[in-house]
Amino acid sequence: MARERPLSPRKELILRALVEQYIRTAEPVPSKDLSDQLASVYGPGYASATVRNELAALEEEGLIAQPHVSAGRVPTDLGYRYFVERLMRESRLSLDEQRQIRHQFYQVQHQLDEWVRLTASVMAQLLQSAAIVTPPRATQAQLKHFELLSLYESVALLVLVRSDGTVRQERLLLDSPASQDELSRVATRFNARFRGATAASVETLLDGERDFLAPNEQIVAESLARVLAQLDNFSPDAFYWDGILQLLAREEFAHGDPERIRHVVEVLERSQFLPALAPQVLESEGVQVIIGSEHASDALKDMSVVVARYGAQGQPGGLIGVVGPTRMQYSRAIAVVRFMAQMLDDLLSELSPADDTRDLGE
Amino acid sequence: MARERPLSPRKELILRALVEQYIRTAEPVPSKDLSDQLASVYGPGYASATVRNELAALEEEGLIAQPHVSAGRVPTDLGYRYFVERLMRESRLSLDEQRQIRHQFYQVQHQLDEWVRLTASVMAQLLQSAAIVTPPRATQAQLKHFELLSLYESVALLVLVRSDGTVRQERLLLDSPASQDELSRVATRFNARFRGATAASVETLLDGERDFLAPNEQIVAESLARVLAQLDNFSPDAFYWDGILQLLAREEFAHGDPERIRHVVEVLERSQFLPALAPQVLESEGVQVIIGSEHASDALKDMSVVVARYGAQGQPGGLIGVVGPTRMQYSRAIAVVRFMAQMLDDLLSELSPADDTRDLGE
DNA sequence: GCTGGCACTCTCTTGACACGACTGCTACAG
DNA sequence: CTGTAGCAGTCGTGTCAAGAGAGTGCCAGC
Repeated sequence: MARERPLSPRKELILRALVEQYIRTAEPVPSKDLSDQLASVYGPGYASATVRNELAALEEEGLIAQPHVSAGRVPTDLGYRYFVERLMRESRLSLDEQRQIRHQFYQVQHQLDEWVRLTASVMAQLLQSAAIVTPPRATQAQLKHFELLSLYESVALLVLVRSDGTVRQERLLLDSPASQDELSRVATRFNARFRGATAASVETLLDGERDFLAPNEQIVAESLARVLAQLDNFSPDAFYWDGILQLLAREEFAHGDPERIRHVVEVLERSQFLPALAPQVLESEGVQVIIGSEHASDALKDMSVVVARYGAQGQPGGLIGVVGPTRMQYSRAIAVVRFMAQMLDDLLSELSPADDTRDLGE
Repeated sequence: MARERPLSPRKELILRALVEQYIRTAEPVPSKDLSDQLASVYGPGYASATVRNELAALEEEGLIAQPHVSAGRVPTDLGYRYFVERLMRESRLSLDEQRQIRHQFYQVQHQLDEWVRLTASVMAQLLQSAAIVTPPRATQAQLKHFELLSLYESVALLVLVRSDGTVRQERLLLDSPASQDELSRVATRFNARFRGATAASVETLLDGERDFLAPNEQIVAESLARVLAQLDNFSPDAFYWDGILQLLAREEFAHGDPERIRHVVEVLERSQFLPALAPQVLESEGVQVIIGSEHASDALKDMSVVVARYGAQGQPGGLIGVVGPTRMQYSRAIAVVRFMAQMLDDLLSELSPADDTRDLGE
């Protein structure tokens, strides 16, 4: 990403100090501040006039900008990018924070949806930003078991569990009224038949004998195939987000343009940007940072996203990420996202579906 | 509510014209506009000076106010209240709108959660306000059927259907690993045993024989009782809301204080006000309007809520409502809420659980 | 009791002005 | 050639006064 040749060491120090101060104060950084700060640490070579010369060069390179001529400098998206790639100092969650988080998760043991919800909430809290988390899902998994429950005369509920532990329910409109007992009989028979099946194999089996099935049975089988297929292609239609409030409380928005708020809420609510991100993030390891104008859509052009995949490769997994202003604490955000991804990894492995076959085999 | 003696007819006409214009324009209404408008319809007796005299009297009574001395008048919450109680002209959805809405619902036949979601979305759209809908729920209903699905070695999913068609699922952490077959056996036995039971009766039965149950069976039975009990007392923990975006797009917010936005989002997200409203609305028939400072909490002190119960008395039902600025189109909002409540009534009665006993009886 | 008209009050906008914040540049020193 | 000091210049911000506009309150007359 940072394709330019590296900057001189002094420019790097100046840029880092500038970005760090700007992230801290949200005010354009004057040369004097940088001079004071750097001179006191690194000795001479950082008089304000000198810093100004270097700043002019950095501005030339497009890494910083000034809002107007009598204002200090502000990082550009490119400047943030260089900072994130090369200058940022690693940060970690304090042991105290780690303990607190673990404690919260401890209280919702084995409740997968709660983990997801909690993850979003914790990230929003820690980073005062919006957070999005998709539930874990394997891209390929087999049918483990399903049940049919009678809701009304001609309406049934299909509840389906896959080998990776993902659950999905769907209402079915039956062709003709069916009692719970009838439904149970169908479920028992189909469970035996389709155990371990994928969407494709249900389809295949179905094709061969569609004509021999009762209308209600056809509806059940088709729904099975459809739900399995839906689960197979990773489209994060389900996700949790949290932290709109935290985001709005930040000074960027507190005094800014309400129009901007609308944009952000809109993007988050529709989560339009997740599908765009998914392939890129799912393939690569580690935490990804997308800064401002680097977004495909420019609805987020003044927001940055820090996002990672969780779940071991091949295993069910999902995305977690935070959305904040480009002026965010990248180092801390990355630390938090990394920690939470690891946390979910650990939790998921506790629920290891390694013993799937035992249930299925008997 | 409108406890003052009625106003003179002319004051009423003036107040109505004022409120209607203010709702339309969002600008303080000058006496001249009222004079022009009323004189052209009702002839003399509405010169601007006369209107000013009447306005002074209305202000005296606390029904209107002026932001500053050289500005027009604006309704107070009391003024809106009087308007809603006595002056408002009935409004209805056009046949075209009705048809469009029905069409949308037609496309999600028999998907109860979708109805709820769609209701919120439609109301938000029609009224450019936030909308909240709680799923239908009976305050008393019996267990119809439940299933247990094995998720992981020691984690099962309990899916429960009540006689009113409400569904609930919950994850159980088992005492010891159990296969799907074992779980199914437990489910079959308990279904026979607890069919038609309420939370209380499960408890009672359980108390008598707790010692004879296996640990996993105890967990299942206790969860059954707990979930049934949760469903019995109406706490709208589940609800859908929509229309934050529509609300933010209104001029009140587009140029206003971002702090206010925060407040509203916070209230909606937590839906703190629903529990407070629930008893009042559930008891009374028809559409209720709560205006600005009439709210118990003053987080909504410049918002109005139009809310109604849906579902026939005694039958499963819920709340639907819209939240908008006090300067909202009350007449239209009431029309929309009434129409949507009726819509849900009709939809629910299609799914009539009248034939419950048939399923249970065999 | 209604109405026309006038004086009054208050807000909002505009322009001028001074101030302060930083910078860019130049000239000089090491 | 590099770093530094200082100064002139630019631009945003805050203040103030003046003027325009809006709408009212009130009085006198019908």
